Amino acid sequence: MERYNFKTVERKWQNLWEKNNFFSTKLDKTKKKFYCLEMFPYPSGKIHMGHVRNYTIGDVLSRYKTLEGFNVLHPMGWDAFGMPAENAARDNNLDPKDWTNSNIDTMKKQLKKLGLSIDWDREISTCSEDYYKHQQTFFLELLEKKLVYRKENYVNWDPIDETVLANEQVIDGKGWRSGAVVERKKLSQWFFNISKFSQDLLDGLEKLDTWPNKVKTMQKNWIGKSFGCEIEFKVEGNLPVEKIKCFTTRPDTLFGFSFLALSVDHEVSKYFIDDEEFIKFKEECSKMGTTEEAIAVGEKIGFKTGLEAINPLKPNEKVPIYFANFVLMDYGFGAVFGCPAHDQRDFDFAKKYKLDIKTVVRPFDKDDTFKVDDESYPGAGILINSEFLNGLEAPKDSVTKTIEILEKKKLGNKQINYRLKDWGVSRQRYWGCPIPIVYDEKGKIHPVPKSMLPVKLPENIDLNVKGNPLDNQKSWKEVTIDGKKYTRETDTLDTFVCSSWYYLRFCSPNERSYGFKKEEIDYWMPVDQYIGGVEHAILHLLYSRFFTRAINYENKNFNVTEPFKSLFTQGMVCHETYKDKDNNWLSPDQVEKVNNKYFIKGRNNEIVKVGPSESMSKSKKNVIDPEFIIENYGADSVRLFILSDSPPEKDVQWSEQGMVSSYKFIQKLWTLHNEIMINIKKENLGEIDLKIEKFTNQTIAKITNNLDKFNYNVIIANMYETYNYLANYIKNSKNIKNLSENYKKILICFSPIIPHFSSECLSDLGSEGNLNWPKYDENLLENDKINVVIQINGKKRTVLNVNKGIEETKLLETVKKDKMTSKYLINISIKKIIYIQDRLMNILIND
RNA sequence: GCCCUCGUGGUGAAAUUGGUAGACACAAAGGACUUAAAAUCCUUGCCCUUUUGGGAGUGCCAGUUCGAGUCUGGCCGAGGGCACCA
Repeated sequence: MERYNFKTVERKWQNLWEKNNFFSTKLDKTKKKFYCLEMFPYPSGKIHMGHVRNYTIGDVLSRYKTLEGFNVLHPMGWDAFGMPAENAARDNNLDPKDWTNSNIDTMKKQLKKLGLSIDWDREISTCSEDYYKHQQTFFLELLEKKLVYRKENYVNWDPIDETVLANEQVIDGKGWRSGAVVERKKLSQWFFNISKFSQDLLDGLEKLDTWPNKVKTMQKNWIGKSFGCEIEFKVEGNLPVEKIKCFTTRPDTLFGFSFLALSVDHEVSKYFIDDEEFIKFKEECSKMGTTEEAIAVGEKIGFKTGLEAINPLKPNEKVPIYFANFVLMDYGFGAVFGCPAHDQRDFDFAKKYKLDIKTVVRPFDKDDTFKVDDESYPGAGILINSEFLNGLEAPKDSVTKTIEILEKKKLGNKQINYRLKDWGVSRQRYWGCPIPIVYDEKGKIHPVPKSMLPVKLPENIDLNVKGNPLDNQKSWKEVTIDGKKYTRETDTLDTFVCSSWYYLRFCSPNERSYGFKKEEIDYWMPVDQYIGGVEHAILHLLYSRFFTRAINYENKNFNVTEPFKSLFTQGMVCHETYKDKDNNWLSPDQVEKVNNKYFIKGRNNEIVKVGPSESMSKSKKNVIDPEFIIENYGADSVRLFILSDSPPEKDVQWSEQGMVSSYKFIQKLWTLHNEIMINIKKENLGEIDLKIEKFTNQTIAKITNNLDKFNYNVIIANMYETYNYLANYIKNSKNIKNLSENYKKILICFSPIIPHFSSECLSDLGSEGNLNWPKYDENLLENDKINVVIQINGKKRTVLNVNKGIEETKLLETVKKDKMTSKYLINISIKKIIYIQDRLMNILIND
């Protein structure tokens, strides 16, 4: 017998699949569809283990669904615009397009070596003109629907990448990619009106019952709905300000009102633009907002305006108005009414500026003399010191009641606020989708006529300039349309726009006239299973949910609102980290393990410091190159290992030993296969064996159920169990007539995980091409003899192997005779017997 | 600070949803084969007992139940998300 040669076998089947267009899919209304999509990769150079895991999970599902008879759409593409290309191109004096396309070539070859069942005819790349042309059309359509607008406002400016970031891209006050401390800058920007859909996006979450709760909660918090009231405060003082609006969720604490705080950008600030003290104060605020320390310490500072606000419920009471650093301009109205007793921020502020702290809510277990002392009391309770509101339960009844009173007196209005802000999509970058807009001499906005799309990116551009290279490209920037001179918009679109509709494009990737074909969308959408990393829980998934709504807004283009019916978020691939004595990171192939100690290879016993296992990253050098692993162990072994050790939604530890054992398992399966084949050749001489029939049934049932539940790690255990059983079975049984039919079913069950190996073995059996997922017979799932646990007073005493469906009295007889249990049943009375048929008998006795 | 998720052997993990805890694998120790090593195979895995057996045991403490890893309450610990959102 020859050793299993994964290289020739895997190459053979990959070539066959490609030659026969095995995975190419067409619209077929006679068949039920299944759209399986994994998040498409950024073509950064080479694939990494995260990709291997993500795409293996998707491939297992796709292959399984195909065998089940679904018409499966399983496409792949490239999220090809973005900064790394621009940076790499600048540093190496290349064209971003060439850099990107050569990475795509490399990665595509690598993905093919994994044996993925992808329909490569549908491959798309977001940086191709054919793709971004349609994106520009969508942009103009959204502009017509007034879902896109231009506005000057403060933006998050990344000084290293010299670009604008969306709020979602700012993490702890730093740029998500560059890590630079983000600055505030005023710029004219394009926005998508995502906040218009706040409520709809929130409501939509309710229906996504197969999304992880974690992701739904994150989106819910991000949308941040809060119910409250807007209140208008009358203002007195020596400035021409008559009133100021605030938003509050706690209008019921109005009797505890002791100051009013404004954002430094509030319109009242215009009266202070020449005030040097104020300018200094404002500078201090902007500095504080950006350093991490300030956020942590969060010291509240204020600037007195000299104005006073009147409490609408107590017209004789006036309180001071401040500018304060903790008030945000872009939430509510940039103004907050301060109630120090029941809000910790207001409390800190009041302490610092020695303002009144008036207690208006007491906890349920305190009396009306309760006074707030060292910290605010934001909890529930009963209203006190609040005149006609006294005695109401706060906030349960008091909020709505107060709003009613304020509305009646025309002092305020019920209001709902969302934290979700509009999506700023302008980027001052070259390598992105150009925004199809031009400006006339007066600066007026004109859409580029749709017949002139796409607005193509210029080629041979100088990337070695500060800021936006497109802005420096005069020949491109200046354009004549219908004899009139215009200048082009030089901002490009955030790359998250590209990934907000790629799942639609996959349905009709070759449609030239529009981004998709309605007929195809109506058949394929929604994505039945979307698979990707949890890091996209908010940004990408929320933008995509917005985009399907935006395209369908006003004129319905297709019948789907939620793009992703089910979502699965897979965990990361981790590896131990290594450092030398000078704390330089070491990669795993620089390290060797001898007697449980780690040393640097080739250096005289220099000990390696072993750090915790973390997700693989180039910066920590704890990466394993998938290509190297595939070369050495084969695609099937890698697929097997990457699924075997942990449930797919959890992080998995990469282990060399684990990888080797998966490889050996395939070898063992091959040995077994050859032994089985010898048997099968003689099977006509034998008889039908029910044991193998039953075992096969149980195996099919287990694997099918585990596939449906994404318990892929358990499927691998099922495969090992199957091997252990069959290896033993084949040793002890000869010439079984029904061996080949059962073995074939088992191989089909293995095939989603290890497709090359299974195909090879199936072809030995004479089965090729149209295979179907085996069905199992419920009646054959259990054996005639069954193990029943016998407990005495709840303690397990023995396990009896008895006939299935045995009656209670009969079983009790056996128990009374059994050597392990009889001793407990002599000279006692049985109080009660609990009998669960075919599973357990619990005998309660008096001690 | 608020929200979410999770605590099972030396390790990764299973457990038909309330019914044999630790399937399956990794690592370790001992053994077989071998001149030797590698590879392969077998055994062991907490406590008491020579064995047959018996006991404890799913982060901790209580509760419900004939029966709890699974349900309820409280505590402890870990991971993740959000964070001046009024």
